[in-house]
Amino acid sequence: MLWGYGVNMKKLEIPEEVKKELREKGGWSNVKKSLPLKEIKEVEKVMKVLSCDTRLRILYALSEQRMCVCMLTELTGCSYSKCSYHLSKLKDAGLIKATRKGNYLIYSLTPFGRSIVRHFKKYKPEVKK
Amino acid sequence: MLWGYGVNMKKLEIPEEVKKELREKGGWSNVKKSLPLKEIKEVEKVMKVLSCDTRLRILYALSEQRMCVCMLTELTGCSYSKCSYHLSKLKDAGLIKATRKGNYLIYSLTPFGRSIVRHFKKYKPEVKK
DNA sequence: TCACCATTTCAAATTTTTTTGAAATTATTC
DNA sequence: GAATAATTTCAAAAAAATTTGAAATGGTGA
Repeated sequence: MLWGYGVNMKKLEIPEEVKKELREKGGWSNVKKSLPLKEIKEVEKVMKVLSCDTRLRILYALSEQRMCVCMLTELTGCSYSKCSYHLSKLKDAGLIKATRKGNYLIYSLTPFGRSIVRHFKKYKPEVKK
Repeated sequence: MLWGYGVNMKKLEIPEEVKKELREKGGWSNVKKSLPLKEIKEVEKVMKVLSCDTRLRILYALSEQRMCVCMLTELTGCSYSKCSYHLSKLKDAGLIKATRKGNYLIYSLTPFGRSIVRHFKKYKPEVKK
């Protein structure tokens, strides 16, 4: 067996072209080891926060200008508590920050948040079916 | 009232600095209208697919080399059906594609998938708490 | 054609995320 | 220092995503 024993595996005869590529890459255990698991976890965290319509709308809006929560509730059609929930997610991920001005909390993008929106606007990924 | 009536709103007196910025941006309705809702929806779809550890591991793995499903089950520790579920999400988003080789389906990245992984590897976003 | 293998599909069970509304916080004004 | 405004927090309810295992599909070779 080429690469150890998998949970669900019987005998394997992987296509020659794939095996060849595998040899060139230094073998299965090498390929397996080179997965950057820690980096992947970090990426996952950020992607989770970005995978929500409401949060993206907030992010795009804040890329235009600073806003207090009442503006964001009006913009997104969300209740305060809902808005607040999403804001906390964005904040935890380091994408936005808030400063207090009297009774108002004014939210704005962090440099990290700004760089993300810039990417989106630049690349506009297209999804096909 | 500056900008219409929100669901939860009483009287508002937004901080002067924010109002000033708002005027410079052409007023509230202008800022509101300029949110690219369609683009945001597209971004959301892709982010949703990318916001999962298993799928990211598959994506990173495929950026190293083509793999059949049995390899991916071994790599991720997932059952076939679980793997298949995640593969279909990645495929629907246009990030990976499959070609059949006898009994085997060999998955690989699309150009779009490749460009995404390239970005991740380049920017390695950091999350702070 | 039959048995077998790699993989997908389906529906039910489980887990995770989001929504809701009421109550708590914090600052402000009188 | 009470009343009020903007916002957050909390716990329960609802919705969405994932996991599971059994059954289906489609290719292969005898």
